[in-house]
Amino acid sequence: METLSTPLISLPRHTNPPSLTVNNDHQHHPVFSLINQCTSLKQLKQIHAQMLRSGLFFDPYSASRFFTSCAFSSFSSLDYARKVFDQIPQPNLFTWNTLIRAYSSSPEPIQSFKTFSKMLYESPYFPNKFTFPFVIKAASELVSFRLGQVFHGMVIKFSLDDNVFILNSLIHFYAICGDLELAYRVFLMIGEKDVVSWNSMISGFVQGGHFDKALELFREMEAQNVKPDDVTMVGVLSACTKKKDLEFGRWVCSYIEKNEIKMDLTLSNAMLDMYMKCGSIEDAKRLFDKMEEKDIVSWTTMVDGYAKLGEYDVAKCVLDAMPRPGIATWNALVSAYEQNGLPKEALATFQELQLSKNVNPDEFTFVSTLAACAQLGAMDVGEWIHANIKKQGIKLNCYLTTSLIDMYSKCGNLEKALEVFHSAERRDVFVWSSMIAGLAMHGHGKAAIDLFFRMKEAKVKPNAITFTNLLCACSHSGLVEEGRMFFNQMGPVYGIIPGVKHYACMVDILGRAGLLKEAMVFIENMPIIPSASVWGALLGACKLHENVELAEQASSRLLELEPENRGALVLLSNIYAKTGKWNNVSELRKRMRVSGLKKEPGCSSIEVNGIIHKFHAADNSHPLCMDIYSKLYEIVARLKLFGHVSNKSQLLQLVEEEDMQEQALNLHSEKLAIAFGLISVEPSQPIRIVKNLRVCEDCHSVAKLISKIYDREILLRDRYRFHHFSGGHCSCMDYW
DNA sequence: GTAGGGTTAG
Repeated sequence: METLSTPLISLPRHTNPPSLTVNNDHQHHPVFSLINQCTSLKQLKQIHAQMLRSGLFFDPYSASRFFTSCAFSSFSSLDYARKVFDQIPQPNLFTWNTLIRAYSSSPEPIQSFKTFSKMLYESPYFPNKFTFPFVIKAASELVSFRLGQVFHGMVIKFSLDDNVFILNSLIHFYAICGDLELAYRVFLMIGEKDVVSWNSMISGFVQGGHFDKALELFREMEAQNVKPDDVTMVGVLSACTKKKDLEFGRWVCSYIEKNEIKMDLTLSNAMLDMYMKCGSIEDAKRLFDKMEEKDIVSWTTMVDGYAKLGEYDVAKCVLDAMPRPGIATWNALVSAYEQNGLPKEALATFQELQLSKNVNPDEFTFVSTLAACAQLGAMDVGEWIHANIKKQGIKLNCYLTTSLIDMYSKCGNLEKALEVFHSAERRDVFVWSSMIAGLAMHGHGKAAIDLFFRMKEAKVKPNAITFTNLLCACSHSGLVEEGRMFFNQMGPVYGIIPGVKHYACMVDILGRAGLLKEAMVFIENMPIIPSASVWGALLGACKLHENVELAEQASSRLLELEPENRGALVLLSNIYAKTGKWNNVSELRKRMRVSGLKKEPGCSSIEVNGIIHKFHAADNSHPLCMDIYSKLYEIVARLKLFGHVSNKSQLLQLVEEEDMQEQALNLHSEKLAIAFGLISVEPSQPIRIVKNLRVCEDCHSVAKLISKIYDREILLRDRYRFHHFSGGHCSCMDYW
């Protein structure tokens, strides 16, 4: 290995002291071709030393050339380049620009600004047309609207606002900051738009979600005879992908072929993604097999496509077959599992990725796995992930904060959720909304409303989701007046047109409070077509208030919209059961049997020491089955002593014999889970259970009694909300 | 000798 004492290169030695005057020979000095051949930092440092020794470094041009190579070589650190820069006696404007440029695409774009102001104060130079694209790029990287505007102002001051390069970077900058109007204004101002101007605006529209505007602009570009290039087509394809418009996507592909647009890797990847997301696996696979060059994006696009379509095995095969799966590849699989309602598989894949040791989980991984924990109510795992995030030194961004709040809320630990919320550095609309949702599901309606007002004070604009959560809070806490008020303010005060979800919430609020007639009138006056969820809310209220006539009406409307809706039939049969109309119950049951409709089986799960135990009704598959059942019998016996009488109206089936009816009730999945919790969870810890359906009345009153008799805290999350049982009471005040 | 726009995972 060469060292400084055995020079890798030999430079002509100056026999005289180095001359500082510019010598034209320097520009063709052989050292420059050597710099380009360097393959390590060590070699660069050797050249550096030689240049210092020979005096060549003190020639501004040569120093500048050397510094540029340092700043952009793949093996040199920017820190080293910076040291080189600081050695240059009087860097010229080109050199300053180079340093600003290097920082703008580094992990620390903020250094661009620092260098920029250093240049203003310490050098005799003013920024020129080359300087601005770099600092504007840094502002885009940091999404710093304020700084970008300052640069825009300077551009005008320096009379550079006719430079298309600078204006194009401003389009990009404003689009990144989400201000498409300003971006478009800059776009319109450009006298001689080039293809990059169009591309910047098109991709700005795509990234801002205005797909049709993007496509419109593409047509206009064509009409003005500007020839689109490969980057244009990436933007246009991306719009097709997001719109899921396979037909147009196909047209774009043939357009690319017809117009002989250069197909580079990025464009091929965009095409792959379009085919996959628009649902044409065949086209994607054909293209993928045909591609000569593939990178990690190509492979990940395939993994993601397969996984999203539920082809998990194929996705995993592709992942296993690819050269070096990255964290994004794993994330594609984990998130597909989580989003398709397979949280256990998501966590298993997460475990596998950790065992593979080649990649480290990142923010994306944690967001998906936390969501999986939230679905399962797996708080031990969730806490472990939270600890991991801290251990890896990952800063909580808004996505992570939102996921943590959601996980803790859905796992029943509202205190921890609030802790995360209060310690968050930044809170966007999703962070606030998730906290409102957390308070809502735990029945703290008033606190949720308070938080909404604090959100307003913090000047964070609520969105449609915020209002869904807020109305949910009103519904769970029986806050009818507040619910009405917020609903009525949505459009006029907040500029959010109520969607069908908001209407459903409102029907729920009115219905639960017993205002069934008002709810019906409300539905009749809806400006949009009532969806199944709206009728479902009314039906649920009818069940609660035992209004058979309206229930029949609601369920028939619901079944018109969704003839296959099991929920409607089940709820209707529950109503009949509750009112003792057993004949109607059996008729409905027959109808369900004939059409192959079955009630979604109830299922409860409980996490003990990080392991999820799942129970179905009358389940006997658990290893501790015997112990669980003997505990259950003990509970039943003790409850009888306390005068508990089973509430048989909850029975869906028509069971003839009294004993059998009681038996069926006692074997509900949540009761099994509670029995298991009593024998396996430390008495100091609450028993946390997640149920997939709404908890039945009998189980609800049993849980209340158990919390008193056994002096245990029970947290039960059902499909709609949380129930905190303690000392014989439930946090829902029996209103759910 | 310097510049601007693009694809994958929430």
